[in-house]
Amino acid sequence: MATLSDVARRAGVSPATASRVINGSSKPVTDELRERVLAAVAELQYVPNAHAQLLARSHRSAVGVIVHDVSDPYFAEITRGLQRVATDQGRLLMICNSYRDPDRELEYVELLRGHQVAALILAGSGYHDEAFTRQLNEKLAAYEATGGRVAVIGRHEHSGDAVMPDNRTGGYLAGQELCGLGHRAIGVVAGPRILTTTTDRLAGLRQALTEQGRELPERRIRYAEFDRDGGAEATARLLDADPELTAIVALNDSMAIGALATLRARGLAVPQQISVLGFDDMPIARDVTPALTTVRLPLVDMGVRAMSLVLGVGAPTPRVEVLPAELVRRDTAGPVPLSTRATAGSAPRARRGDSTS
Amino acid sequence: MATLSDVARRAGVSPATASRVINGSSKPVTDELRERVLAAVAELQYVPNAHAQLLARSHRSAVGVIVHDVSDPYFAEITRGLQRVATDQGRLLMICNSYRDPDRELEYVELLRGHQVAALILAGSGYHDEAFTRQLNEKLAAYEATGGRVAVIGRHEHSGDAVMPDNRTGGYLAGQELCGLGHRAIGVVAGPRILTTTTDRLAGLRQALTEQGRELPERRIRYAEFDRDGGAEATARLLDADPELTAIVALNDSMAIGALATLRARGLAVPQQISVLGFDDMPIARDVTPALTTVRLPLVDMGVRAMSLVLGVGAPTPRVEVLPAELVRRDTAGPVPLSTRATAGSAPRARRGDSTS
DNA sequence: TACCGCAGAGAAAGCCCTTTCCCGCAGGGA
DNA sequence: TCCCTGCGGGAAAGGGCTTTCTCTGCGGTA
Repeated sequence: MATLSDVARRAGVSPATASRVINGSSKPVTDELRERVLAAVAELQYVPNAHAQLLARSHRSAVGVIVHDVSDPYFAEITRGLQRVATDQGRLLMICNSYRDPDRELEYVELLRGHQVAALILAGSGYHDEAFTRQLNEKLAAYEATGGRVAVIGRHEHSGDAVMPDNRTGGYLAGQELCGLGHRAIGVVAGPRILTTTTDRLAGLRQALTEQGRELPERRIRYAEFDRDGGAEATARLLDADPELTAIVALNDSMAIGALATLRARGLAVPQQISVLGFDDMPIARDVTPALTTVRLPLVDMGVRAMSLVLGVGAPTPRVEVLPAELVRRDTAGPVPLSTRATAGSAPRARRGDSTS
Repeated sequence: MATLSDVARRAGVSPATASRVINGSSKPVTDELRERVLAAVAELQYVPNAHAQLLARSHRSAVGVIVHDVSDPYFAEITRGLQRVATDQGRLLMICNSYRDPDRELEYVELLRGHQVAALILAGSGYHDEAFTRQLNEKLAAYEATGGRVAVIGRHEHSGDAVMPDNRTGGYLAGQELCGLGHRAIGVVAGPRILTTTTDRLAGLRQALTEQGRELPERRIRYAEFDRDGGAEATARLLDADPELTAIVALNDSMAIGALATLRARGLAVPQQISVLGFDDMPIARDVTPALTTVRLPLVDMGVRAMSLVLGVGAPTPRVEVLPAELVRRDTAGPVPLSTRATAGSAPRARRGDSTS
């Protein structure tokens, strides 16, 4: 690999001059030398060693991002927002997938710190886990103590800058909608219990139902992975235990899609026999059939805000921005059926082998 | 930020010893010193500067990946495969989104080279663009000349290791299926003309039709962006020009989903009135309604192969692995309707405002 | 003519690690 | 007793770059 001194030697100048030409330093260099250097760069296909540069330069530029999984649409949208701002400011993003493994999350904080990122953004639900939270906060504090900036998206346990989707109100809106449609027997397909996102959304939902004199007993909640298969499976369990259900709230859209698959496999018509509500409003939500009624979160905007916080001029006080949730009515939620679906679910009629796999 | 010498000083040892403890060097260190060093590390919250490490160590470990967009399911799946192998081998992945901008692709090759990656993987279609291809190959050659390994996924213009999905056969299978179902008036919703993936798939499709004495005139092909909205829009144009169509082949699943949205908005029943075929078999394909009949590509496996090639022992001859495409029959492709759909499409009946937006 | 100032180039000091090389010391064999 | 060996530790040399500091030589001023 050609080095700067190779270039300098070939151009017949000192490494200092070569460096100045290559970086467009403010220090003037005569045109003749400049051209000789550029020629040498081209001939040698020289590319500066980024690590050496970052070591020699004092200022840090890259930004680290830790998400559950970039390919999960929820995080893909957030990342899109992050990218937009970062690119505008000429920042490189280092994106890490934690796959919701707390240990990996901790490791990535270290890794990114080691890579000298200027800021760190953690996106995705927090955990109901004292020990982990404390550990994480210690690590983040240590990082902040050395001048690093931190922002979190969707988790409340951090004391610094934060962007918070209003999960609780979102859950409340979902509950209100279903109550308005006359539903009483409402099941919930929930994400992992340990995630604060799950409990926040659940809390809002429960509040809405309680206010309407309805209940949300634990037996009508099933916890599973926050993805399509988790939703499909939880829905099946829910239906098996309680065939009287007239509505299902899935705590994110992926789970809702799984729920739809299970319902389809069992021959239950949505929304005629049973209503389904999602959460997040991922792009695919409008393209499933029936199109998903869901609670929209401004995902891209959440990313934009978080990155702006972190790259903005250092605010003295940590800022928390709460972004509103909003109900999007599409086709999966309808009025409660008039007749009791007494026999529904008792004769599952699989339409396709792979629908619920 | 604490440095290694800070740690060493605090532990009362030399930086060399501290380094050995921290990296688990093979050189033995007495337990007493080891503990002193570890204590100092903990107290100072020391994290080694990754750039300094990479500069000091000779061997390169990270692998660079350039894809169109990780959040596009096609690339998300490939990336999953890449990750799997990389993680097994303790390699860090640097993933860059080119958003199908050739210039950005070139820039990222430089960037990753500058970051001293041990290997480079380019995933995603090549371009019908001589100048760009030459430039790219020059850059890659320069990189390979310095010991870097390169593999491409799904593009044939590179001379080194490659993993190739059999796009042409995939197109052929799609054509065969539709011919078998009796279709003659077949429209194609294609990706950008400039992509080799588009032309390869199209070539296979055309071959199948030709063998069956059918035709695929240019007027039945619409080129658009390789995404949902592109598919929706191209389908609309296709239908406007030729309402007699009994089948539509979308050249990837995202476009197929857009096509379904347009057909739904126009009140055309799939597959009773018109059949739809997708390509790729992204995870969502089975969850749309009707479930998408499509050509499956072993996306995850493509990633696994590519990473294995690049991390495997340096083979003397460049290897090209062709991975087979396979037809997956679901619910969007049916026999050609018996009656001519003379009036269909003339009375579009929008079901929802946002279906085609 | 002597001196000053400045433009433009190079020398060299880091940036933070890893790793080779070397040194001192203790123990074992002759 | 002396020498050799081997172990544990430190000194120091990079690794490739940026940047400050220094130096040279020129034009301009007194």
